[in-house]
Amino acid sequence: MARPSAPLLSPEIIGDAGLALARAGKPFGVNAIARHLGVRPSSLYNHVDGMDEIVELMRGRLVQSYRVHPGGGSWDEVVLAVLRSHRRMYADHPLLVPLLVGKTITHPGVIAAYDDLATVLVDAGFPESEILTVIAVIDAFAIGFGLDLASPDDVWQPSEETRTLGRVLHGAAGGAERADRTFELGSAILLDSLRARLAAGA
Amino acid sequence: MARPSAPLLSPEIIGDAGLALARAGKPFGVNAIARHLGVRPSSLYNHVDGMDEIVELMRGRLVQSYRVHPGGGSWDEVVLAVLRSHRRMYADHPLLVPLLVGKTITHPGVIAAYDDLATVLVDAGFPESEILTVIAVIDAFAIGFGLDLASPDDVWQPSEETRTLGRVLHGAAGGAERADRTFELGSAILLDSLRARLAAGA
DNA sequence: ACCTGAACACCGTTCAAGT
DNA sequence: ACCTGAACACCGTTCAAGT
Repeated sequence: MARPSAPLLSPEIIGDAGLALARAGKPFGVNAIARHLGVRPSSLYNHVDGMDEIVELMRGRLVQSYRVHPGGGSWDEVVLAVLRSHRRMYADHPLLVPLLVGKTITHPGVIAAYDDLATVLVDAGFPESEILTVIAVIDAFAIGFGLDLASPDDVWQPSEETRTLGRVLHGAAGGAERADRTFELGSAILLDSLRARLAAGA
Repeated sequence: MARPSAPLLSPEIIGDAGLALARAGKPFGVNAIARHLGVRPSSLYNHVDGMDEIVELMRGRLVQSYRVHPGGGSWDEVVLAVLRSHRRMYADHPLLVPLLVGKTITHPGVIAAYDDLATVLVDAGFPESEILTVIAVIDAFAIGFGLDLASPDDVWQPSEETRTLGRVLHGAAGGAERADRTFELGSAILLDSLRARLAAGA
């Protein structure tokens, strides 16, 4: 069984396997992907240059599936939809965050998604000199709240006496409920401020 | 040279070595730390339970060195100082972010730092039921802006024609300058909103 | 063209041996 | 008590061998 009549692998299959493993919180390295696909690690190198390219493939598949298509909604509806979707994306794949954040974005699909957002903001009336800053703020929010959602149910576990933290922890909502409240507050803050900025500049 | 007259290692030495490597962007695993300290990997296990405990040690040393001590300043000055300091911390150690975020915080020094912040917010008049949410928002901001600062100079590199993104990228500030502007806008948004919330609730 | 198997340099961890 | 060396199961990657 040196060469199968039909190929067992492809870049898409490899990228999707890595993504499925990452989503399940499992290791998603070359060996793990090969095991998952019932194939030898060295087989992957017939389709892919190495782990770096696998990460690139995963990024492409990921952004495609979380992409927001602005469909005639108002600019603030689009921004909120992007915030929600990207927050979910980062929360579902927290282990990928450092890999995604540390690299220059060249993937055409990812560029197109950001181009959509930039276009919506310019059309809304934001000055061109501020677009990149606003987009970076939106990204920063989504990452921060995504990682917050992915964090453990009990973020703090004091072992000694505290002045305030222990008291406010007692009986407070934890887990997804607390994280959702945090996101609602944070996104309301961001959108209010952007609306005020737009009104002041117009 | 089986046993030296004075120990070569300690948890502090090991944690600091890991932190120094992480700050330099180098691998900071057991083997790398041992190499850096001129010792065999197995030697570390006389002082430390494994990689997990080393990460805990790194977290403790890290938060200690970036800790903000509220010294009689107003609550919003303290929040801004925490934002700045934590943003710098995450930006200086982006590879540590997933390790720090994914785990329940038990380290007494870290708990004490959050207790300080919680006390300042309660004293300022924020309702106790909102304290955790506000702290989580502050954390989310710091992480997002820290990773933004750590990201490459050119975040986007379009290879094909774009409607808007390419135009606003052209001649825009990049790197630390853009990241600093993003942070100034984001932190101003957050503080304005918190002040408004406080005024409305009082 | 595409999968395999052996090989290499790595990684984290365990444990008996030495002082 | 504390460092070493050998050993183990892992990891990513290369490459000749097979069809």
